[in-house]
Amino acid sequence: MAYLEVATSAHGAGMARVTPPVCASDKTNFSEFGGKIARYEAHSLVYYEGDPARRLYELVKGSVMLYKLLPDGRRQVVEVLRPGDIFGLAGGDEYDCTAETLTEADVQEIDLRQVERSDDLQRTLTKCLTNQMRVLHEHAVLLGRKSAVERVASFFMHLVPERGGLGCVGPRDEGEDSFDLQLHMTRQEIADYLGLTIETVSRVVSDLKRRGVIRVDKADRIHLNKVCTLCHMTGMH
Amino acid sequence: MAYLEVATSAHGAGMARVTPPVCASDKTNFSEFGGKIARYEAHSLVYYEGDPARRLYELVKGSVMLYKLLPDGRRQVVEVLRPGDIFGLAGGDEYDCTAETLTEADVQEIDLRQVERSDDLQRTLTKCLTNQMRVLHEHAVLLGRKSAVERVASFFMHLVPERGGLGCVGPRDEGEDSFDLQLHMTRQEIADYLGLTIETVSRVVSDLKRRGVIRVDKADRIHLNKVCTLCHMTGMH
DNA sequence: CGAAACCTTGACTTAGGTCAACAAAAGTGG
DNA sequence: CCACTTTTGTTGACCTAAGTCAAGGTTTCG
Repeated sequence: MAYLEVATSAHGAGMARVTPPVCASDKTNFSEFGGKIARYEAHSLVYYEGDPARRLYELVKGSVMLYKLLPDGRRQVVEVLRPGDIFGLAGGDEYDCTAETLTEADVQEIDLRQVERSDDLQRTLTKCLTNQMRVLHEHAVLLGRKSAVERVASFFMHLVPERGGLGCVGPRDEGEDSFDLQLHMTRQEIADYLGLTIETVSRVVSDLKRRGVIRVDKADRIHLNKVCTLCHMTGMH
Repeated sequence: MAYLEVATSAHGAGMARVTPPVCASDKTNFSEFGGKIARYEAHSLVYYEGDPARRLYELVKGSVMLYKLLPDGRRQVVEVLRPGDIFGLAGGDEYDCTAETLTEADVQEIDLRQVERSDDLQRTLTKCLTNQMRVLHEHAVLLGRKSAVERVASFFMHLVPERGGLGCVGPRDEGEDSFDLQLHMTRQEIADYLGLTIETVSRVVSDLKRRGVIRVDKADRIHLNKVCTLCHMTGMH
């Protein structure tokens, strides 16, 4: 694997800084296609909405969010990506969202022209896009139809492996029923993801704490005391 | 092109009835892959959320919506499809949404196993999925951050070619500034798409009428008197 | 024509937003 | 390591956009 200078955004805020890279997991989706890995610091911008779309990205390690802004400053975080997810496919010739790292992140980059050519890559993309689409569908339900408590509960449950939507096995009422989370998002970022305000997120979290469902070790670090109870609060069971 | 018996849903409601087919446009995405066209009546179900995913569909003519239900009956319409859009790619082995026609619709169907095999098809899929993903991103902004008026205005503007998001050229202040729409959706369907209630949709529409921005010829048929004014009400300009 | 489905409007309620004050962390520079 | 600023999070008081409930009007369809 080779390493790459990061794309300078059209807006040139210079927030995207690449630090010496680290060898990441070998079996990425792009590794066979000569993708280059760049390491981004936490809170750096990979690209801006409206930038000319030149590269396709795969998140290899860490966490990245995609968001859109309305002209008056309202923001909606449309996806929170996990390793294996791809981003940067715009459909047009501009990126439709801004991509910003939430944590330090390793990102594999590949030229869009190359994507056109490779059949294997296309196959991989279909799979990734289908999955991300399913997540977007579920998120639409959250944004359109769920209460504040249900949104926060769903958000937490999504961070519990095997639970919280998609392949969620539903609440169990025995055995191990606690879990430790690191959110890697500020209250503002969570609010913008869940379509709420910072204050509402804070209030819901405080309420869950008061009711003993969670313990807040740091704003960022949440211990779920009762995964089942929380699961029941998502509106999905 | 051959014609196909419609899949009987696992839930067997028998709403999906296939009527004698009509020859649709020749240049569909699937036509080269031996896809078979089925004609569905308005308000018939193509498949249910949870049905085993066997086929991939391309909407050739008419309109189809995809929706998800919460156990207590709340519904979110996650996509309203137009000709050229594909649906039925689940990512797992079950459909993640219910697909229901809004109008009489011609749908081209293709076995999922065949999709696996064809490189050309994969290429087509990537393109379609990318576009639909962009629409989903924009819809997330609507659901998470827009007011009721902005949602309805955005909804109407999306039905005006070249306007209302994506390649929207923004408000013009001269020339032809009116447009005729047929919604093909009930107030309930619109509400479930926009994350509102039936009453709120009705009130917003009445208000737009009162303000002279639109004329309501039939609940279903809306004449936009001032496309520019409406465009300004979407929150995007 | 009558029933059913759909739409509109009004009166009232409420979940979540807004505004404001403060508390707690996290950087920053000496 | 400690003041000091900045950023982030919490809480309370109040407000409002949109939801709920209810009644009545319209359209559609058998």
